[in-house]
Amino acid sequence: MKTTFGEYIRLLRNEKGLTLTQLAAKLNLDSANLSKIENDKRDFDKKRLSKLAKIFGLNLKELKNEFISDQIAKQIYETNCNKQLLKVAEEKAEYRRTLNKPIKTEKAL
Amino acid sequence: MKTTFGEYIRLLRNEKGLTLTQLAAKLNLDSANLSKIENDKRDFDKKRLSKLAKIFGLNLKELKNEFISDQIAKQIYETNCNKQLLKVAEEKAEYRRTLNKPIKTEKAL
DNA sequence: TTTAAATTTGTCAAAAAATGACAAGTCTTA
DNA sequence: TAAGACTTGTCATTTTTTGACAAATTTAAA
Repeated sequence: MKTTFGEYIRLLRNEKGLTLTQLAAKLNLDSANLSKIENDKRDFDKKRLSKLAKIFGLNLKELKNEFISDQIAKQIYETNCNKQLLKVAEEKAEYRRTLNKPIKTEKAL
Repeated sequence: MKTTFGEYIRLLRNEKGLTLTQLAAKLNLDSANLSKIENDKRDFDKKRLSKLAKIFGLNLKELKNEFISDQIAKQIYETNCNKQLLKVAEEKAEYRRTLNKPIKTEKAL
């Protein structure tokens, strides 16, 4: 999915022929705010992902992945992180993982 | 640099033989909070990057890159984003860039 | 050991950022 | 030109982050 999460929601909404007001009601939020979300002026609230999945009959795990990749994309974009730096970030993330998986041979206390 | 930003600061500080209190004073923050930063229990405040660069005679741009890659690494780690998903995120970031660079052939208003 | 400095941890008020809500605006389109 | 759909601006509320201080705990020298 090569769109922002906001664009994606708009896409889904239009497919179903719903208005902002209608979808906003289902999501329990204001239509004005949903508009901002679709236009990437606000973030979609993670807490509503499962609701969103239900409304459109989507797989929640996949939807969460869409959400996560969008969030990271946003940060990459906003920080102007280039490919090389992203590579470094990836390594650092890997390093963080090792920090929480202490070596098995050492006895935990 | 394959460490967290907190570990990196600690490294720099120890190289210079400074105590938490001494460095914290230079950075204009509490030694207890600097401790948390070094132990990755809090984030280093972006606003202090230039101060940090000066204190240790570092290139600001490189330091910022360390910071950015650490921030992204943190998000990758926390969201459990795997390589494949990261690839998607990268594409989405690329897509976001295109959104702000409208096609040249179209006349801007 | 004792002690003093260094570091860590917990807590909480203040500052900053995100969110919800509503009013008022613009843009369709019938 | 009227109604519905959408957008934008603002602001109070909520949530998150930060700064500060007190109270541990750890470390290292004597």
